[in-house]
Amino acid sequence: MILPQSFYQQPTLDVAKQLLGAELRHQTPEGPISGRIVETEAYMGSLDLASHSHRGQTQRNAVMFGQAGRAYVYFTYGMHYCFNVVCADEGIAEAVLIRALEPLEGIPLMERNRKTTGLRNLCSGPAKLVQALGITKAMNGQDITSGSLTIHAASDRSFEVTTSSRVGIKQGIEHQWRYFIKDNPFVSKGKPSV
DNA sequence: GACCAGATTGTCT
DNA sequence: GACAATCTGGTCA
Repeated sequence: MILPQSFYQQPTLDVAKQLLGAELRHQTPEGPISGRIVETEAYMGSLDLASHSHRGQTQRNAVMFGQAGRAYVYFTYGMHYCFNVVCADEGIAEAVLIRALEPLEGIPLMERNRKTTGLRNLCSGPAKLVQALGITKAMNGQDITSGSLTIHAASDRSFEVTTSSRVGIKQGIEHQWRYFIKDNPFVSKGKPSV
């Protein structure tokens, strides 16, 4: 079942938690590529110093201020893209960063996109999974409740969720807004900020 | 396995 | 003009 827009209108921290175990799927011309979400981070709009949106709306982060259930794809570090899911209603810039996946389908396509073959190395990081699934900045603002890029409800919820502070940020490090599946080998190696 | 530097460009001050 | 929600490949152990 594709997660409906109402799923993303729940409180953002709940969405981040509940996305664990769900399946992110990209229907490409070459075939489906999908993975199970094993790590997420919440970004809480104007209240959150680590969020792109804390200083208000700009051209870059405009999608975060829009409707829940859209994709926010941004470019960073001169060479990487990251994929987020927009939460909350229009005017409230909250989103969940997808940080890691466990590869399920289309693994040969992932290996080609990533130009590497280690299963453990295909999707264990936000920029890695974007590359593996073939997500591009053209998908910024795309609706993820229909179309080629969708998220499907978890079929298995028998895992423990762990939290930590977020990775790769210098502000807002006091919040424990990173969620990941305990003992899952596909979680990123990123070191929490605290 | 842990730690470190370099890559590389869009975006905001 | 500085820096970024990162990754990779190097060195050293």
